[in-house]
Formats: sequence, structure tokens, C-alpha cells
Amino acid sequence: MEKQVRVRFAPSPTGALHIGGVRTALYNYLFAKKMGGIMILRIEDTDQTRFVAGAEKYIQESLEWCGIKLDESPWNGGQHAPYRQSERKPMYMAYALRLVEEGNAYYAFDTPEELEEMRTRLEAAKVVSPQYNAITRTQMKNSLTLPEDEVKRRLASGEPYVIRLKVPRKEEVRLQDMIRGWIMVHSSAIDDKVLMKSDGMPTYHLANVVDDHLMEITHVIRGDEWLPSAPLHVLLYKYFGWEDTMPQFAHLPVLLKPTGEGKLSKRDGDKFGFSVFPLQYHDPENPQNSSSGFREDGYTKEAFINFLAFLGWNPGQGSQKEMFSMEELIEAFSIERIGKAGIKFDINKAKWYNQQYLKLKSTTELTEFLFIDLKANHLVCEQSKAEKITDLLKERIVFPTDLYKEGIYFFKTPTTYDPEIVKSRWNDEVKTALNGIKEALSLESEITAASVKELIHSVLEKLGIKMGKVMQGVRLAITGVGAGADLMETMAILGKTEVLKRIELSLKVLG
RNA sequence: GCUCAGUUCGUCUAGGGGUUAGGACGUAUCCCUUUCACGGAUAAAACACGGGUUCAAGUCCCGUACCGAGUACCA
Repeated sequence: MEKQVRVRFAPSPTGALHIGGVRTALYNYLFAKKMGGIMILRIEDTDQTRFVAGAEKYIQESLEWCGIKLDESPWNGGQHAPYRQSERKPMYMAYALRLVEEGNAYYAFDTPEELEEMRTRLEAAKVVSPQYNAITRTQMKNSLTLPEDEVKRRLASGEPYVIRLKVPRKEEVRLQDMIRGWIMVHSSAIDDKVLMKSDGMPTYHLANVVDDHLMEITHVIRGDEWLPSAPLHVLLYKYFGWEDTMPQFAHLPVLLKPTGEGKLSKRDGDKFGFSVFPLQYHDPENPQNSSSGFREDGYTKEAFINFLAFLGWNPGQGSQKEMFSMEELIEAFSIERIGKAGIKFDINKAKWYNQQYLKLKSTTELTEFLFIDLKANHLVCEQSKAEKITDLLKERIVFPTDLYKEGIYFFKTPTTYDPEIVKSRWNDEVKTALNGIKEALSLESEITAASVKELIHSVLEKLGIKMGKVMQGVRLAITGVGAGADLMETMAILGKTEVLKRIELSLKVLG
């Protein structure tokens, strides 16, 4: 029987969780659930200098909103707790030491200044990529070059040191990526990466391999930016003797800016006018670091997830289905169908998805959104009227707030009239029609969409005016704008008195 | 620079040797309608380039170009 699938999403709490991170989490989740496996979240907080308070909470809330459920995490525990690397700190040194003892790693005492000096020296000597490696380490201060007693003395004196991986000089490192196939890298292209930092914390490379092994991770699904260091991780698995249980790798293609130049970054949200974060983010220490989120922009989570899932993945096999619920995504998902190329971000598709999902919602549900904006603007409205308005408008909205934005004229008598429409559509014929409608309307007791339509028809017929020529002017008089939902329905909701009032007002204001 | 990846309509993509290269978003036009939208229909729009392999290449191989990622005691 196959081993149970265990995947992890491993963000670092350095700020708001980027949309690309959400996608990585989503793919992990979809794969885990598809395989009947376990989804784990591990907080990678080994860099204390970049720690941001509140970031972890943000990650948690984001995933909750998306409906990505965690089987094991810092918040709900699990058999491999703790799930924060900072809390696992004591474990890592032993593994690093084991590497040192077995001759696969070594102590290094070089100061930042000395490292900098080495780089400038190498650059001056026209070395293309200065790195700490099999060649240069012979000239640095480490346990490979220093006498044994000197190393012991430095260690005992509490002098700061790091532990570096001793990368072999000539060796072919290969790994199989589930998305990209076989990848081969020569060890000379990898430098002697730091495994343990001088503050006693492991670097990502060590921590990730140790934790993935300990947590029995079977598949590592992560961003493309890790691909270049994946061979290094393979080397670590090898030195630890964990090759047999090494997870399978899948490196996801990056999300690019709409222009395609570089990956989508925090700043791009402002630049291109859309959010790059799932939730609104407020940085208490750095308010200008705050950002808008998809949730607050009015995207439903269903649309957000559907949109995100299709950024680099599709069900293939000739499927033309675009709308997928989380359950359907799980059912259809496979790593093999993830693309290799970077994806340019296009917010239009997200808007379209949102529109589709909003249409699927019931009028009652949508009316809730209308009430939110109504309350915020200190307006009251009867439930039945609000539902009628929602019903009328629901086909035209992209965001829930459009209900209020589009329907503002239901709640406020227009005080201004769209100058463009006034210019092109306001004329004597319209005024004649309006006067005729006003007269006929004042004789009515109450109106319905059908009755008012009939009324207008007969008035215009009597006056010898074609409907198409004046109706936009009539709309302007009643709503102040040139576009909107069915005008007859609109008038019926407004009621006879209000319609009359507005006609008179327009005649007075526009002359 | 070096290493590793990638390249089908403007965008997301289907396609796995033989297709009029399909769909979706967006765009345009038409229909519906009192207008705008919705809906329906139609259209414009792509295999980066050059070599091979093959009877046959978007599909396989090799170069070139371009694009991206990585190149930290960051993840």
C-alpha cells in the first residue's frame, strides 16, 4: 500500500501573504485532498530580523477565508508539533553537527567584512561569480583551513561561527521534478551554503530538509524560486542518508506582472490597480505598507479560488468547463497538469469570475450586501423593496458594492444629471414627452412596470413621438444617468409620487 | 556574467507526429431592448526564429533570440 500523502505549505511571517503564496497553498491543498492526504502548515520564522508581528495571524485568516483547511498547523497542532521553526530551534544543531562530524559540513569563522573582501577580491580577479566553494574555502577561516586546536579554541571562546555545507567540487546532482522532469546541476555551480547561522538559527535550507523529513512530507510543492536550490536540498538528503524517503518535488511557475516583466510584487497592486493580497493588510508599524485585498475589493472566495486555481493549471483533456467549486477542483486536480511557463496576471478574468459567482447567489443573499452599503450611508430601506432592487440589478454587477453604486438613484433623488447625456439626449421632444407622461401619470393611482409601460406607449403615440428617441432622456430625468436597469421596473419601484417629483425636478433644473 | 528554467491569439490556455490549431477573458460588429448592461450570434487574433529527424512537426532533437528565476548568516 502506498504511503499516505503529506504536503506542507511553509510561509514565513514577514508580512502579508502574497497571492502567489495563496496559490501555492491552494495547489498543496488540492493535491493533498485529491490524494486523500494530509495538509500541513509550517511557519518558517528562522529569520528573526524579518519577523513581522501579525503576519502569522494574517496567514491564518487568509487561508480560512479561502477555505483551505489545515490538518496540522501551529494553531491546531498535530503529531509533529511544534510547527513553528523558531520553536523547533533546539533540534537543528544536532543535525548540523552530524554533518560536520561526518565531514560533510564545517565551521566557518569569517566575518561579514572578510566575506565582502573575498567577493571584491574575486571580482577584481575577474571571477564571474564569487562564491564560497571548494576552491575559495581553502583561503578562508574555517575548520578546514585552521588547525584543530585553533578551531576548538575559537568554538570554546564563544566566537561567532556558522556551519557551512561542504559541497563537493565535482559531482553531478540530479533530481526529478514532477512538473519539469529531470534537472541536472553540477556541484561546482552550488556554493557552500550556510546551514547554521551565527545566531544559532538554521537557514531555510537546513530547516526545510530536516523538518520535511521529520514531518514525513511526501511531496514538496513550492514556488519556482526554489528550483535553483533544490539540488542543494538533494545533497542534504543524501548526506543525511534520507534519500529513500526524500519527498518528490514540484516547482510551480511564477506569477508575473501584467506586462510580463518580472514577477508580481507587492507594489504592483497600486501600480496596476488591483490587489495582490487575499485580505486587506494593515501594518501597524508601517501604515504606508498596508494594502488592499481581494476580499475587501468585493471578490467572493469562490471566484478568488477558481481564478487562482486556473493561474497555471487547467483540467485539460479538452475540458471547456471554467467554473469549478473547491470540491470540483479537488476532483479534477493533478500536478501533471500544472504548466511550466510563468503566468501574466490578468485581473479581467478575476472580475469575470466574480460576476459569474455573484449571479449564482440568491437575491436574499445579495440583498445583504446592499444593506451593508445602505447602513454605511445612513439610508433605510424596506426588505421587500431592497430585494426588488437587487433582483433588478443583479445581472449587471461585478462587485457587491455595485448594487449600491448602480442603484444609488433608488435612494437619492438625483441632484445632478450626466452632462454627456444632457448634451446628446435632452431636447424639446423629450420635454414634450415628459410633460405628457407627467399629466397621464398624475391621473393614475399606483403604477406597475406593465401599467407604466402601457401608459408611456399611449402618451407617446398620442404625441406622435417615437419611443427610442426620448426614452434615454426620460431615464435621465428619473435617474440622472444614461444607463441602468429596466426603466419601467425602476419607475415601478420608485412609485408614482417619486417619479412625478423627479420629472418635475428635471424639467425645472434642466429647463 | 554564471546556473537553472521557460516560449501557441493582447491575456489564461487545449493540443502530446497527420486538426480549417479548439475554448475562455478582453476587443469589435450584429441581434434582442427605451438606453446601458445581461443574453445570443459573428469576427479579428497565436504555434519566437533557424536548422535538423520524418512521407508528415505546434507536437521529437539541436542551436539562436527573447523572457523569467536564482546567484545572502532572506525565505
